[in-house]
Amino acid sequence: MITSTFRHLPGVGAAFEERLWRGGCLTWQDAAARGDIPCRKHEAGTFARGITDSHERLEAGDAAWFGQRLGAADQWRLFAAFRHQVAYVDIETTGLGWPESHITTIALWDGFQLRTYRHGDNLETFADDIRDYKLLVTFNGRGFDAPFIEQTFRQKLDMAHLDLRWVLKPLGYSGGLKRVEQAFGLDRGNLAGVDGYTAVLLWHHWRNSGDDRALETLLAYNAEDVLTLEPLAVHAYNAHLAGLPVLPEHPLPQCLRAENPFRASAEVLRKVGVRAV
DNA sequence: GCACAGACTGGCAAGCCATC
DNA sequence: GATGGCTTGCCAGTCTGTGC
Repeated sequence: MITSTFRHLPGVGAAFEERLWRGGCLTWQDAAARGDIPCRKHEAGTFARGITDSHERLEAGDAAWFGQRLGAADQWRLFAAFRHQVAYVDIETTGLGWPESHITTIALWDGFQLRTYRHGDNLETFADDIRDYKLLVTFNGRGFDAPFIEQTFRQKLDMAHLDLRWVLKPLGYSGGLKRVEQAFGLDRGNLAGVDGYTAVLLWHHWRNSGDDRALETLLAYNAEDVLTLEPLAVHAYNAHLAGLPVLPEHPLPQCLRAENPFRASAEVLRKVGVRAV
């Protein structure tokens, strides 16, 4: 899809891009081969340079370059091209505000390996690990997770960022992550009814009681969030693709949520006030 | 419960293009 | 050449709704 995208070029909006596609100009290669791109004269040079730059940046694996030039709702276009270098990330914290709150746990899923990070243990290693990825996938991460991470580690997350909240919204999926999951029929098992505030309670319960089941339940919740992001991203990609006036490439195969290696304790959840659903 | 990032909206300017 | 319609980009103000 990325080589059929023109929206990241200066002077190209939705209407112009659609005109290009309908005119048979489906890829950068088509655009480079044709001399009759119907763009404004003063932008013809810019457009041609943009096509050349796009080829070079894609070859260099520079997802950030495309990410900076695409709007939040169009970041899905990067997904297939950079799927092998995706980090699905979610954080839990002790509250909403900075700096009175801090990160308690982070979960990172890359499609193969699930890693978790804990305050007071290995949290700092996240800052190094995340550098290995070119595309960050979150839910509402543009407004919450990314700024929190950047402030905590004093490190800019300069990779492309696919925030599923804004990518799913135009498809009719609004609301929080849990509501979106329900719309997709994804079942959370005994983690249903657990929300971010429960994660705060689980952290404090573990710190105060030393009950390791509380920590594992928190990690189970944190892991569940990131494992869900992958099938949601695949669905969002395919749905956006299907909504295009032309279909420049095949949809991605369906993706199932990977198995969560952590187990939530029903007893601990009862103790922190979560009622079984 | 609330902060805040990002979306949304409307208005405006500028350029292109077809028509007269 | 003048005009009007269309498109894009930019800006500012407002609104939305999610995170924990």
